[in-house]
Amino acid sequence: VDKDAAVTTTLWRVAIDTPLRRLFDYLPLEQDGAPVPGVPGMRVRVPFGRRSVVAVIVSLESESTAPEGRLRRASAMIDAQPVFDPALLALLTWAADYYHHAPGEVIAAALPRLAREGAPRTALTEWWLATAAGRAQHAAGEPRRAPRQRELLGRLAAAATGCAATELDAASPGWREAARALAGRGWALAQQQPEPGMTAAAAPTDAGPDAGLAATPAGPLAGGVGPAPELAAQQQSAVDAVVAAGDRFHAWLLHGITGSGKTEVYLRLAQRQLERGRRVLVLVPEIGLTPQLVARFAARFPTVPRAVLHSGLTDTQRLAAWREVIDGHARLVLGTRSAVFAPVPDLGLIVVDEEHDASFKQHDGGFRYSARDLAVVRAQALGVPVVLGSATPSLESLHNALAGRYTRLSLPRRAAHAQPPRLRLIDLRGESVHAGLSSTAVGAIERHLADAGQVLVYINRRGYAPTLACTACGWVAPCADCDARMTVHLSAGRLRCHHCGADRPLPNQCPQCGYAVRPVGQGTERVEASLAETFAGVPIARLDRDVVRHAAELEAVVDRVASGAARILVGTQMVTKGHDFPNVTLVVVLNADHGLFSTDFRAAERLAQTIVQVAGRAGRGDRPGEVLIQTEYPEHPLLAGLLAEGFDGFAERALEERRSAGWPPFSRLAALRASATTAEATLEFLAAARRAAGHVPAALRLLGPAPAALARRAGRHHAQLLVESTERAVLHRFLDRWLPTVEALPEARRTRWALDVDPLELF
DNA sequence: AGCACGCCGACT
DNA sequence: GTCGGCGTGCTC
Repeated sequence: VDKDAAVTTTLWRVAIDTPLRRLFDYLPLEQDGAPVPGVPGMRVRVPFGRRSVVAVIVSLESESTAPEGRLRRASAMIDAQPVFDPALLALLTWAADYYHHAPGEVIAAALPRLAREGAPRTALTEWWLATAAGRAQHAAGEPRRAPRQRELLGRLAAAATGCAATELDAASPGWREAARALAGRGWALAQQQPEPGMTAAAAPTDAGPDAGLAATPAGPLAGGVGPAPELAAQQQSAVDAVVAAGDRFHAWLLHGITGSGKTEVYLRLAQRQLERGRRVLVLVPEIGLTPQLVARFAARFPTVPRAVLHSGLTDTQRLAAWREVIDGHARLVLGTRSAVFAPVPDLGLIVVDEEHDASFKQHDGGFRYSARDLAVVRAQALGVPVVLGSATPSLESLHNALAGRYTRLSLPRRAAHAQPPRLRLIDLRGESVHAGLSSTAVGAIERHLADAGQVLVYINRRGYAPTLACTACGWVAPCADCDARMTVHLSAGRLRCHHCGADRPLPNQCPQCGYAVRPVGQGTERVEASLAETFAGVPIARLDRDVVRHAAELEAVVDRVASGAARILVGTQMVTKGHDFPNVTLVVVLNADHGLFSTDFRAAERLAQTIVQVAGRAGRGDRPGEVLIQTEYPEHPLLAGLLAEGFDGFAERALEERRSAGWPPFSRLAALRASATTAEATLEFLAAARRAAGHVPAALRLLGPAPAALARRAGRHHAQLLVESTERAVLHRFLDRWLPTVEALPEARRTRWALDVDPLELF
């Protein structure tokens, strides 16, 4: 019996999945006239307006701020023990605060949809039982004329506790039909019960979330570990540094060039925690959760139960994976963005791989968070190390390392005898160019093919050509719903908008003047076609979202290249993410210039990261790689710096620029993003929001409102108002005061809007 | 977000 | 005569 928990605390403060930026108080559920002891982190059912909804207890309170007499009573318990431990609950409240988002939606984001709707924390099994009437009928030999029902009823009547559906599946395939008939007669019924094996762990009498399952033995992993390579000196010292710092919070920035063996460092650190009986969480970018990475952990820890969480799971699979995590069965949890909220008990280490990757930032929908940043906050709250790894760290993380908040660990050399690739710029102004390929590039491709190498051609644009233009009047095919041109997809015979998905047939003459139309510019499809012409007989593979829609197709293309069946690979960003092509000796970057003159201050950083990541695909085997970057601005300081001093040199200059311009990480940003069906409505809302700010503190600036670079998308007009401050605290105090007034604006009703704290893309 | 309540147009 | 448009208000 709980001695004093319920004595002074008479109210439950709960989070409800609604956009309202507040929590709600309820009277606790009563059972036999006594209040049920609620624990923060438990899900309960409460009446909310006219509905009944699932809520999560956030805290226990002795008095409410709610108006007198408005309190209602919770209607049911869902959990016998919390689904969030205090540390995870604290992380979620911190996130709601930091991202200025409705706490209910933040907590909802940490639960799989089915758990949000009340699915039990432990899997239930379907059991069939004979009713008393059924037993009597069975004894009387009924049902005489239905042999299948008779047989099933006999089986159910014979089993004192009934039969699991899975048992029946195995015994007699067609049993469900008979079962339905028996249920209709009232002779049998189905029940949902916890799985027998789970009951012990899920029993509400447990002392804590870990009781009954925590006995994961310390010491060498049962069943041993898979084969591990010798560590290079640089890897060993990285591992040693983390180990020496002990099992407390420390943030490490593992800056390892491509091929330097970052994953091996993760594996060693993970092994150490697993051997201590603790669990490990590994976060990877959306597209980076390749079967290869999972396979690598599986090969090293063959007997360690894993859970994998990513966006490709069905709701049922996601719930099952979440259960594996929360009941402590999974000791190694690998997942994408939202896995930062995975309820891993007794967590000993967090790894964020490719920490610079933009997919860690949720940038649409309601709750916009950075999983990488939250991983650091979570590690700090838990007092465990966090390792952020990348070949091209974000300037934010580099800055944190320079400021001493993170400790940088470098892996500057490639493993084994692989040489770093040589980078060279091709000045497009002095070249003859066919279909986007300079003659120098073509010559280099020829040379590498003749030398039995493979070639990777990177172009950040899918489709055949980005524009369809009239040869006579200058008309270009526009998208009806976006401020964008439609992309030519020649083999499909379609024009497609890459922003809204509009799709229509490819016209063969200009709708305006009737003359011939012509694709202008290059995409992967056209480059592939042109290479096929130039290098007749050489097998070519293409890698972009048009060719690869599923993981299996990706594997197929990767296999064709890895096996050498394809000699040239043409692809978009997709080629930069973690695939190993050891025989690629030449990489050609077709259009490096997009990032050089963008209005977005982060464009240069992204370009440098892409170039370095693509370049990293070259020469990973024992042959040196060559990287050619085509540009019209070979003297541009960013490109020149990148070539002369590598990514470190680039980063140093870029940070210096950010400092003098006052951009992040030397200031803090929040973007108020809005969209509506007309440009006026969008801008009016933002203008009203700006007025509502009144006089702003000296350390803070409001910039805008300004239409987005691609203002109209899918028929909606987008714009933003930027809030900038050199002081994080000033920014957040302002947002705390400002947002409620923005919310109350009449214009806010007619506009779709969201606040994006630490935005990555500025349109 | 949902889900009500509340006043003004085209239809079973 | 009603069904229904979305403006406004509220959710402990």
